[in-house]
Amino acid sequence: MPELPEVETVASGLRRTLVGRRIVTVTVRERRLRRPIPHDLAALVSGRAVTSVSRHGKLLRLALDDDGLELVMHLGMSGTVRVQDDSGGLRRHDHVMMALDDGRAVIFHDPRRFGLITVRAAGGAAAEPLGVDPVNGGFTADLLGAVTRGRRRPIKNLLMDQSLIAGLGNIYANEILAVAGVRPGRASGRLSRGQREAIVAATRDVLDAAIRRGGSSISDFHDASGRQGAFQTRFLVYDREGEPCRRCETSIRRRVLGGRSTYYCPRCQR
DNA sequence: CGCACCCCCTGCCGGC
DNA sequence: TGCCGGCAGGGGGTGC
Repeated sequence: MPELPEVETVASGLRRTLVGRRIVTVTVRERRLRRPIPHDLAALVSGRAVTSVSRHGKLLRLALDDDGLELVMHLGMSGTVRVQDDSGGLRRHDHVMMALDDGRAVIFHDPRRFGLITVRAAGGAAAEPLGVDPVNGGFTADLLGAVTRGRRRPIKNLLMDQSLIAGLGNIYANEILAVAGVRPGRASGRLSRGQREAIVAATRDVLDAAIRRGGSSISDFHDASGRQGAFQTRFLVYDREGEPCRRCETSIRRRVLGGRSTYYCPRCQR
């Protein structure tokens, strides 16, 4: 579910409700996520105030007090975060509950447990190096030229490589290439300059449009207030195998690339 | 270097 | 109905 636009949507909601609030208690009900939640997380976070909420790629970061500590969250495939008015009413797969000083509570929910919650020194060593964030700037045709030069891997796989560009997942990589008119299987190093420029422009346009609509809700993604996104109704190709291309009516094709379902219009994308 | 293939885990959907 | 396989927005590890 959560790619950059969805994480940005969650971050905006958390920013409004959380900045300036103090986290009073942290309850960990299930620590077996992608990596186990550290045993000292509750002790480190309890009693601290959230001073800012930021996002890099698909990572959510809550800065705590001003002493250089931050809470890091990743929503994995099925993670959601919600804010509710009290600290009761916990449901199945609600793994962490943070009670706030205004009586409300922030809840991390993740059925598949591919998500991540940890605490670390702010700006400190990330577990893995993250590439440029395509919304916060830095994703340019020059950069794309530099990271694709001499590479044979399919452009879609490269766009989804978090160590190069942080935040694109399977939905948006497919959609961006559809808007840019580029075949997902195209060898990265063989793109024309015009195609690289089209991909960079499409990335900005698709992500901006998705963020404006609160992301895409497949299954049950929602923002911190429980509202669903609306971008899924505008997909050009994702999950549209056999349906007509919205531009030329040609049947959308599906193939597997890097183990992930890949959709494209064989006529509009070259 | 970059792929295929395996794993992690739950839920849902379609076919039988 | 139920059971089973396949698939799903994530990432990581292995071996070729």
